[in-house]
Amino acid sequence: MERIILHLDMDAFFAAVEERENPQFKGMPLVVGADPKGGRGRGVVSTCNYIARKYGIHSALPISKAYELCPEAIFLPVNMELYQKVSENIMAIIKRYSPIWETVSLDEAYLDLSHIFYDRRKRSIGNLWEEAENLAKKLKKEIFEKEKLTSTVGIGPNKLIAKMAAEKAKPNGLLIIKPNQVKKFLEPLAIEDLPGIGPKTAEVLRNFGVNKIKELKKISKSKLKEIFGLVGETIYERARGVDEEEVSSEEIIKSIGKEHTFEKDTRDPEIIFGTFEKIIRDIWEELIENNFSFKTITVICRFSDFETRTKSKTEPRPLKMGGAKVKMRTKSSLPTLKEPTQDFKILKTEAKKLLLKFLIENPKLIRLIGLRITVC
DNA sequence: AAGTTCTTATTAC
DNA sequence: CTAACGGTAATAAGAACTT
Repeated sequence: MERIILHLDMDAFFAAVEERENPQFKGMPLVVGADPKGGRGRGVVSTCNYIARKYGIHSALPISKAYELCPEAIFLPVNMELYQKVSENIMAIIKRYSPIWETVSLDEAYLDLSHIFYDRRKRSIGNLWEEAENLAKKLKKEIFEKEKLTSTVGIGPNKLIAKMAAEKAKPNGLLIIKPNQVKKFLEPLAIEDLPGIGPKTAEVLRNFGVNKIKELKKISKSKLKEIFGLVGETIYERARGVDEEEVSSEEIIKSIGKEHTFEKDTRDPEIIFGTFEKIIRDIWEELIENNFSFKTITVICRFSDFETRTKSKTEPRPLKMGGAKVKMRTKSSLPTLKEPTQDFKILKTEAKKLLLKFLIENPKLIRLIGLRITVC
């Protein structure tokens, strides 16, 4: 059945919330992210307002570069609790517009509107899209009146098109792409505009003379599969505006991780293990809060030259019960076989063992350490 | 040969 | 000098390993 999907994207969300809370910054370039520390900061830009963007600043830009581009900008730290609260308010609003919703991040959400007009469906399909447009205007208006924040909405026959429409309409925009407009909408766009095509994939495609989605469509599915594997098949479908992903609020957490970049690269064991133990405790707390168990521990280490490596260890799983009978195992018979566990001691000792290996086998200064566990 | 584990690469917000 | 480059999570692929 044909669907009508809406994508909501808050405009420059973190920066917009800060502007709202600090009206004295209105009209000035505003950057939310790491502390620039006079140009020596190690972090990146989280979000910036549109004035800052005129200087070439954007999300994920190293904060040192942002400072260089516009030292007179207002630099604010990330106040995640605040944005989280505002996000909850917004999500509470949007959920009332459809029982089928999906939160993507603090500032993005999808709604499936298909069924809304289904019950009282009157005449033509075209009418349904008009009603979707009215709903979007109402939604934007309600968010603005209640939260004083502007947003952009994209509407399309699936999540892919809805998202791309919003991307093209921002800021404070509304763009509706009906099924018969999908082809015209997509073909002139750059390949990077297609979700799933990042810098690396784009570079490979450019080497094939492909720059626009229209050109991408000339490459066969089997060729894309040959070059990019499974991703290639997805790209083939997406280039044609095909996307069957459901809007669904179910989320299954598969891993929990924490990373920390040091102020300065270091080999000081006090600093390294002190930081690491805090990471271990934080992760374990989150594990217990969610009543998860873990089965794989992965330690991440980034060296001063940015080389990033991982080491992981999986707790061996219990012997599989095959078709034939398996002898009952007694605990004492498998001292080395462990099941997924919540045990803090195991997490701590195994994680530290892995980290120690990095220290032993590599003399370079360390920039970042991290820990991730896959949960079940 | 099949299933697991380990590691790296890529993407996205 | 020459790049600068956070934190969190998912997914895919291939090599290495175990059974």
